[in-house]
Amino acid sequence: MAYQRTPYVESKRAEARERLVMAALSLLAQGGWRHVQMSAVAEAAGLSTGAVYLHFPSKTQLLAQAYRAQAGAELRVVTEIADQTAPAAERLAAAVRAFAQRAMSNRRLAYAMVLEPTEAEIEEERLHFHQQFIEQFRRILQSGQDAGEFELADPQVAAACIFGAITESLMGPLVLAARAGGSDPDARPLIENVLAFCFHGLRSPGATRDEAPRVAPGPRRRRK
Amino acid sequence: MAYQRTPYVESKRAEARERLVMAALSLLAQGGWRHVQMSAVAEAAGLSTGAVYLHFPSKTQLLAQAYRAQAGAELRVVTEIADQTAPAAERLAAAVRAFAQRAMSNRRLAYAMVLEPTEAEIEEERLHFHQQFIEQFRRILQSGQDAGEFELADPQVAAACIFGAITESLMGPLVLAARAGGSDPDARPLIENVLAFCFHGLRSPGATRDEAPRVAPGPRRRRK
Amino acid sequence: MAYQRTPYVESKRAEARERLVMAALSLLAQGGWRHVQMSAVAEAAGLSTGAVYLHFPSKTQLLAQAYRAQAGAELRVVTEIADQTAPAAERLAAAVRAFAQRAMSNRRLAYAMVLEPTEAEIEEERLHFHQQFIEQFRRILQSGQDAGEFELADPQVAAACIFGAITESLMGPLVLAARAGGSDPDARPLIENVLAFCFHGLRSPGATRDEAPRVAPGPRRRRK
Amino acid sequence: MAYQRTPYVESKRAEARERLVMAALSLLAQGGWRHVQMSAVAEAAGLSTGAVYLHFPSKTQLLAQAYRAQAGAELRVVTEIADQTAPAAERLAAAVRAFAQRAMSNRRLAYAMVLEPTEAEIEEERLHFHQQFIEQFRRILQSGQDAGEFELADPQVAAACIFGAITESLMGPLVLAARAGGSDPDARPLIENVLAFCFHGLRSPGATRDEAPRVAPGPRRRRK
DNA sequence: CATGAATGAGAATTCATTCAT
DNA sequence: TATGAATGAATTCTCATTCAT
Repeated sequence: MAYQRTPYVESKRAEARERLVMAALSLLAQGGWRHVQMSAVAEAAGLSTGAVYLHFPSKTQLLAQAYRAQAGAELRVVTEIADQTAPAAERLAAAVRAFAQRAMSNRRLAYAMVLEPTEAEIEEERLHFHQQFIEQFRRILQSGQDAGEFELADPQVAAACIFGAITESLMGPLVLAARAGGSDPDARPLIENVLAFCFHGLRSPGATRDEAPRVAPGPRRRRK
Repeated sequence: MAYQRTPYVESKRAEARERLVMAALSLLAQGGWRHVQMSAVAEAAGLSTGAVYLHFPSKTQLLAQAYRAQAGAELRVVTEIADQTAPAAERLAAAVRAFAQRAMSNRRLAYAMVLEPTEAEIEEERLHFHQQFIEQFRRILQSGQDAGEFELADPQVAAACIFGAITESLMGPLVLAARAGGSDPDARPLIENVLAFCFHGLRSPGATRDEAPRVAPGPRRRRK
Repeated sequence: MAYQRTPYVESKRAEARERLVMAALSLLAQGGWRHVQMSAVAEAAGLSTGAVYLHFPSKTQLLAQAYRAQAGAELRVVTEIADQTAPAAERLAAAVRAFAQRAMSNRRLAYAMVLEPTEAEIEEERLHFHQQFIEQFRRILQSGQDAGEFELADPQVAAACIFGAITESLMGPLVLAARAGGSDPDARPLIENVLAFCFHGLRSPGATRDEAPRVAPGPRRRRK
Repeated sequence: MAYQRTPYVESKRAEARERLVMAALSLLAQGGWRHVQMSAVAEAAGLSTGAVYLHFPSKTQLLAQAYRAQAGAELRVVTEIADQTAPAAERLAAAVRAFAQRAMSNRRLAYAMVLEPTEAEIEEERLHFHQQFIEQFRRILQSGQDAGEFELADPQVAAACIFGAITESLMGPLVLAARAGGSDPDARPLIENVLAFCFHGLRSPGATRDEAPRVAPGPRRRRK
């Protein structure tokens, strides 16, 4: 407090922090939380081990920050979609697709973020992250309910179900594909299938629900 | 090493193995994977540290075996339900309730089993466990599809969605409740809500689906 | 480097040095030697970490200087008393009281100065400090001896004994009181007791030492 | 608890603990507390670093134990003397001589024990150690007081004064001699001088205390 | 077979000191 | 001169695994 920080210095500090967070995420994407060791992060960020502690008081804090940064970016995308004015069904479909596709584009990272915790503090972040995601889905569902689009006993539970359905549906194939040495399989059919499940549930054939929401991107044919 | 093992010795061996697996699970249930240390397992099983290695070549192998044992028990319950001859909707509801209630009765363990992995090898088991579960749900859905009960684009995906919906819906509240210091909240309403979502999806009010399966507990009528 | 230093610059330098020394002492008084870290000293002095090294070649040098500064101040008080012309017994009592009371008024610092060393180099200073103190006591005793007031085998040893008696007597209660959460206990009775011991030693009741110096505070009468 | 420990194993454990404590004291005697590093202790004890933690939960605990062990040995000597039935003056003289000579025979260690603390927990031990020592001196003085040998305002303070007088008188010359490269100077005259001070205080020549206790070694007459 | 003390390769964290700017 | 980010060696503690008894 005795020194003024020039904007230049500020930006250098901020940039180092940023580099450290990116390095941590990069290592996380490569080998999961176990792979994120302070010395490795420092090296990946082009710093010495000790320097990490100039920016984060502990490993836990760094990891939490990395988690927040990544989760925040994902969340922003979904939140923006939830904020739009389109019909709830369309927004939901768009949100699911966005979330799923982003997850598929960096599978290892998504996996670590969604399923693989390490410490209590990170677990805290994970829980928070899930809840915020579910909250966005809930907002969509609620507005759909209010607009008469949906009829749901509990939008909160439905939102959690949707989130769980996405992650579980994607993560299994994801890991298997990654293990297979894997060229990127096309996740889109999978995503559409998940959406179909979410919209229709376990539809019985006799049900004459004449108009299912148009959830597929682009010109979509209707189920006859 | 050329000696034959007498059945007595065999059974002693088998019993020690069993004790070690139970000890590992007990520690897992108490404090998560981090809590499962070889010396602690040995002590809990009434063996010396070194003796563990007479039964398992490594910690990883022991953990994998423990995971398999626990997952197998859970799986058996669900598989038995799937094997019954009742209508698919009823079997599905019963399977979901059984899985969910068992998970709720030992939250810490369920959490560790479903979400909290440690090493790549255990992760393998976790994946396998999920897939086997999903497979049982798929079998139910498939038989329902074959019997004309359901109309599903992809029973595999639907099964994964159901599994994900359950775990995500339960685990969040589970952890929060545990943190709150937690008297056991009643999970049943939650489970029924999840079932409702799975059966109806995002039902639109105008849909004239005349008879959805009654999924609530109590006397259940059959679809006519 | 061949430039002459202007007086102005000199004084700025001197002032910065002074501020650093005071900062070090302040931290020492707050948390002992462990608390005195270079970055903390720099911040407390309103300088950058690097700047400290423009004034002191190493931490050790800074600490030594800080020690000297503080010890010097204490020493000056005692020396002035020793220089007076009053009878030795009175001067001794006054010196002991002054030293003890100053120590009690800043216990943490006194403790660090008297008992809690860190490195060999500081230890050097501590030793020197003790010796200088003892030297002042010795001077008093010697003059008393010369004036026929005392009869001592070795004034040097007696001076060391007095110094040791004071510090040991005060430091124990001091620490205990500090730990108790401590309102300032009145140290004066303790000091007077120490003085009594120093003057009388282990007095045997039968000894007909007619006039011991009146060492208690309040109006003091002359030695006859 | 699942295993019986055979006496043999017990003694091995105990022996390793003992070796570690001795190693710590040895390092302490060589270079002070700073010199006592876990890896160095382990090596000196012929163990690996990790093994230390089989016997002591932390460095602090090991150091505390080492302190207690050494202090206890010293204390025992003094306590035994205090327990005897000789006149108090003789016991006091004997206790002072014993304590001082033992300290002189291992100066570096004595110094570390008496003056050089490191952590709060060790400081605790040091304080306790001093107090126990002072307590023994106090017991002697009290019994002397009760027997009419001494007349003291506060035996507790006098005991602390004696302890302080010894340590301060010895430690200074001790360190200086050690620094000088140090052949062992004869500490006995110093000790006798300290004793003289303790017994006579700042004796005034006119005092006709006809019989001071003969504190010098050699044939000692009893007080009549 | 059983024991449990011992191993030793890490991992996180600290802080005096340096040096590019 | 002054800055403060960066260095990196040092130190404590962990725990799966081994091996002499």
